[in-house]
Amino acid sequence: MENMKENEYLSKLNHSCAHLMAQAVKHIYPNALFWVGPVIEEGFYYDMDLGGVTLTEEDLEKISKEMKKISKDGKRIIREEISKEEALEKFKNDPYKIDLIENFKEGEVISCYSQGDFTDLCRGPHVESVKECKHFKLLKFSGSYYKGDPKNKVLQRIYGVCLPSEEELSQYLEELEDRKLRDHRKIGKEQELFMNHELVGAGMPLWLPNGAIIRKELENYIYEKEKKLGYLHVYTPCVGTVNLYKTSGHWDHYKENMFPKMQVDDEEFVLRPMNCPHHMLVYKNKPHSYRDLPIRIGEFATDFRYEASGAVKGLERVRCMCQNDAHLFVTKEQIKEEFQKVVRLILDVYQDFGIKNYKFRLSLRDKNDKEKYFDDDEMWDNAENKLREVLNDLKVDYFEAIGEAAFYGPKLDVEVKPAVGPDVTLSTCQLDFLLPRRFDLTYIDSNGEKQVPVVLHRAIFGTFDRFTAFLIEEVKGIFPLWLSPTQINVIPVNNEYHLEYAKEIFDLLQDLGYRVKLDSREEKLSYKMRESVIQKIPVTVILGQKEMDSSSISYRVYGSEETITVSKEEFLNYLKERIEKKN
RNA sequence: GCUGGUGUAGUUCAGUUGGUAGAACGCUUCACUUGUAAUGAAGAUGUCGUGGGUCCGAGUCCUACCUCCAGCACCA
Repeated sequence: MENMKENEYLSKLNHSCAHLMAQAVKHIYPNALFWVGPVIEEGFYYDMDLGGVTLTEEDLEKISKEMKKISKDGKRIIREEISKEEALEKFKNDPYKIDLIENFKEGEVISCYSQGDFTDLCRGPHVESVKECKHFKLLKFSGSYYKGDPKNKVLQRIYGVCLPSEEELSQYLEELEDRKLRDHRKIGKEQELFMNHELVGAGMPLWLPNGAIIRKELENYIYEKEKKLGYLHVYTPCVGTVNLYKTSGHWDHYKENMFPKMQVDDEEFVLRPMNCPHHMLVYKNKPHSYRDLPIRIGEFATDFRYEASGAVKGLERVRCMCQNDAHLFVTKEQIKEEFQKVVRLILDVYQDFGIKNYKFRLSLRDKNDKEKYFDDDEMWDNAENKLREVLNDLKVDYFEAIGEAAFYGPKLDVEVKPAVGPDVTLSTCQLDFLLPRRFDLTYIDSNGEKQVPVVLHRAIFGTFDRFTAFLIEEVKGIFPLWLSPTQINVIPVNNEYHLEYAKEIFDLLQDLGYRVKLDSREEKLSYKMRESVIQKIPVTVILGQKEMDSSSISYRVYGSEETITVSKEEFLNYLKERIEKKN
């Protein structure tokens, strides 16, 4: 999908269209004031103060119509440069513009762009004339906080997109519609993967049998991977005392995002939002020698986070989730190697799943924000450099994000784009010098001295919930054979004559551990075939007289129109191979 | 949490100015006995999100709460 921000012309076009929209809004709401109207990946938006007016669908159409009119009129877009003083004078009745202008340094040149009766403060650049902004669509509208601060008033924001031709626009809009079709919430319902119920609560998904199969396969898969890498898996409780989180420091930094505490007798408990404190105690259960390190404690751990009601979304953002979590306890010298192994594991797993659209984000602290981040510049610089080194060594592409670190340390996050909505973090690996200190963790080094280990927090799938959500959208509901809830559908051509043979094959496959269905309903073959395809079952087996006589198997693979007839052995080999190749 | 929208059968959705609910698919039954994307006929669908209120009468109007949706903010 085209990224408007990365293409110079599209970027100019969309930004100019934002101005065009502002002009149209000004015509309809003469008192409207404008904040900012940037270009984004999907097009543009403009934040506006309409003096208490909240927009409706009809208003959008009205604005759209006015925009067409102005565009047709074809006024040229003219740039004008003025001084800060002139700008302050020109926009003296507009507090939003004053706010923007005051951020300019003294003597800096400020530019304005005019088109007909509309002038806006703007850095530019713009297209030549409003005539070029002809093929646009206003997509959606909503509120947004002035300057992104919830304490401020809510401005009206309209999103739109503009393209050079009507064909490109309609193709773009079609792509947007297509994305909605693979929304995991839609597919999850269609394929009965998960459900929600208001009696259980928002953000508390119930995994249905089909979804549970996928999750179990994911658990088995990553468990085997981790086992081979020397991880030790544990089970720990989903609750902890408030004191546990006071010890870890989470209570001060994270309380707002936890479910409220429960009073039981004289103790206060909370549902755990993360597993690090529990795993710290697992480490602390006995003394450790440097020879024992690294120690890798893994767990498929259920956590609870009180996510804002407006944030919950399908399986992607939930209040009850299961992390594919692990904590690696390492010496300072082992940081690099262990971090590297984690990054390799991430790459390995993504390859197995054929995931290609992701970005590595190196999340760093904001040096000026001493409140959000644990204050120890030396520790931070050291940690951040180590992570950067590994990424450079492995030659992976990444971008750096200031202010995205955890309060205890920098991290590497893997960001992916869902079908609908903003990017989310899938995998994460976080470096932590703080927690081991808070829990007073030690190991004995080769000189017999006590040392504090370093902890790497890491989650490859992130949570099973979010990973499944992503996977559903990635494969568009067409799962590879090894993950598919139903793997094989066996259809006898005629129940009267072929059901017995079909049952024999069904039993054979089920005994071998395949998830297989026998469709023995009294329906036409074409009817059953249709359902098999609609249900996206990877392999459909058709058994009739021909197959019975030659003791063979005919099958059709999802996505193909072709029927292949082979011996039983060949068929079993085919299945085995596909499972091994994970396709 | 904020701004706005939304909620009707298992699913997708109709339901005019208030007069106790409809379609399609699915489901059930019967007939048909079938070789690769829909055989035909008949039948049953339901506390119209929940609680209050207005009214002779509420799916429809008012109100509170909840779910879900789009953004915003949040995301250790």
